[in-house]
Amino acid sequence: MKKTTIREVAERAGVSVSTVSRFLNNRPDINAETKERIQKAIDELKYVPSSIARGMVLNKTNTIGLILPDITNPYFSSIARGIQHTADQYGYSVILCDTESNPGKELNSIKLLRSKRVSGMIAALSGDCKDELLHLKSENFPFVQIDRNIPGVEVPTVTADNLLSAKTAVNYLIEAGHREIAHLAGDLSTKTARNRFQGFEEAMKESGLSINREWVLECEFSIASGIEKMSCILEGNQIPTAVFCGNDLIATGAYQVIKTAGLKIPEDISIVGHDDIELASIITPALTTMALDKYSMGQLAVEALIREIEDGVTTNNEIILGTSLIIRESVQNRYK
Amino acid sequence: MKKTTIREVAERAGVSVSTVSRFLNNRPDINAETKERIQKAIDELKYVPSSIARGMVLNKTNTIGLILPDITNPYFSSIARGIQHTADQYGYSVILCDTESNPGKELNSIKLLRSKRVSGMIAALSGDCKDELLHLKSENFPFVQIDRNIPGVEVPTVTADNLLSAKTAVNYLIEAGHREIAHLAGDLSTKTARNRFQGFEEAMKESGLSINREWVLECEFSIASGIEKMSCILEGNQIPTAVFCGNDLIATGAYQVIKTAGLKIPEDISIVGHDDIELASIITPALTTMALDKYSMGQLAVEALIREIEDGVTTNNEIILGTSLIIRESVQNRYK
DNA sequence: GTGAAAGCGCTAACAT
DNA sequence: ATGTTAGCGCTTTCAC
Repeated sequence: MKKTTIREVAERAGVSVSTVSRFLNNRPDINAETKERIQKAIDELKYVPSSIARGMVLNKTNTIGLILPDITNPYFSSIARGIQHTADQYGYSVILCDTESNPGKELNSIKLLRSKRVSGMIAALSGDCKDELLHLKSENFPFVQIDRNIPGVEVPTVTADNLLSAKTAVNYLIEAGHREIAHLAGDLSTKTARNRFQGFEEAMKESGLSINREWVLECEFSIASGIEKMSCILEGNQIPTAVFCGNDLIATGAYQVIKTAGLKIPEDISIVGHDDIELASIITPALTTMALDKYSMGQLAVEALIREIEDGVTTNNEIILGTSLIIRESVQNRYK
Repeated sequence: MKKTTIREVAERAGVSVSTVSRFLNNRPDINAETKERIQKAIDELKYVPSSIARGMVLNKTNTIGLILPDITNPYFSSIARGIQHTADQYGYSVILCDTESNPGKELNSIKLLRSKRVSGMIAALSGDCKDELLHLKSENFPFVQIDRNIPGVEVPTVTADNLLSAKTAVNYLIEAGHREIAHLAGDLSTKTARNRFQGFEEAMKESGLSINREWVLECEFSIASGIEKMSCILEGNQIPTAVFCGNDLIATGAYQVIKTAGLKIPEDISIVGHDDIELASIITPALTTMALDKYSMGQLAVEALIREIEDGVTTNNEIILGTSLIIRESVQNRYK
């Protein structure tokens, strides 16, 4: 497993390492036939330059660290794909850290990535890594947050316009004649979930509707959690006519228990989700939800990060993606 | 963004770099108070050792390269999660390459990962990278294939027992009284799809059933492709009573067109999938499928790879995971 | 157009 | 118990 080095190439080609180096970085001033000899040596030796040795001297690794709570969550895997492809286009590779939303793992990941000397990081953090982020910021370490942002840390952020998006969703329900609306919120330790919750509250308030506190439950962003909390709602003595879910996974969980309870969607209960993951159009009835371009979120994050890296200055730009209401079959119009 | 080096730590602590290095690698022979001084310097400087400089001299990066066709495919994201977690436990990080099944990108990824001097690679390849793999093998480069294997390349492989699994699935259909069975095969450039197809054929043959060639269609492993090919089947003049799908995504696509056509599952057409992704239990009716422990596949792959890396010899162990039939609601027993 | 030498941040003998 | 030195594979002055 011994790797060929630039030195062996140089010897075989009968030139010095610096000439080979020049060749590798296609500098102009090399004799044509020297070039050929070097190329020949490279081919014969199947030489692949070590980008880590290169990074060592250039002090850049062209690697970006990606910290995600759960790569199996389709929302994040779509973002990851956008990130990987975009990074690739710009000549960067990505190291993936999956933290299971565990704050300890998040901190470890940050440390790990620093030791790997990544050029920058993109993260969706759950725990309170504020001190750590502040420190990175103070070092001018390129960092961008995605999906959620930790308040008080001024680094670029790519998020959805969650407040407006949630309002749009809830208003749609209200316009369809719903008054008794529940909210299965996401993990409220995330800004994303808090914003969506706030959008729910504002929409209700602005329409003069009262919020039944027993119908506002916090979930994790998962199917299992949606199942658990929707069950709580169905066990209550009153049942809402509609529920706005913190994301499509939660909505999917809600579907399960509603169906199991012998209730019909949307006749008995209407549901609106958020994110428009592939699942949304597949479950029955197809889920009405707020679409969010996850791939773009990843792409924009990489582009923002690379700007930080290459400009050498850190900013605190906020990129906010719009969402759009996708009307499918899970909401009943009560006026009809 | 200038990083603190071991040298600055040494100066601040008033010792030599080698002492700091010893401290970092917790060698036993250091004076207790020297230790304290070093720790203090490290804390004050917020020093994080460069694992790339370290890797440079030790000639090991503790990084593994992961090459996958599509991280948004839940099958692969589950595998990726198993890989990431296991690698993490063993002190390795993972660089992710998403190739979109594009052979060119696969080759590029291999080259990239070599230049990054990863300790080893885990890959699910689509194209014909045989020459490349043979070369890696000749260099004793640690490599393990997952999900599918390229014939003729003797590297460790972690796959499912796809042939047996497919036979089990098809036999289940046959025992339920089905005779006219279609197969929506996966991408036949993969060994996985070929084995499942072969399992289908064998099961049919062993039961003395004939295969209608118009009912054997090749798909990509995606919902969209399942939609397309299932449509072809429904457009034929005869319709099968059951279809065995190459994976759950294809099955999900089939669901869509069957429902759209006004047909009922399983009354009109029974469906069996493969892999048991989360989706399988969520679609209506819940999909009967062959369960495969994807997380374990990732875990086993990492463990096999680390064995290669640490033993310094490459083997060609084949790890074959069993599958199990999960009976849900998508198959009708025609005898009842 | 090409080579020699220094140095990126670290570890590992070899000294003391 | 600690310091000195060489060197990992590369790029980059600075010579010639």
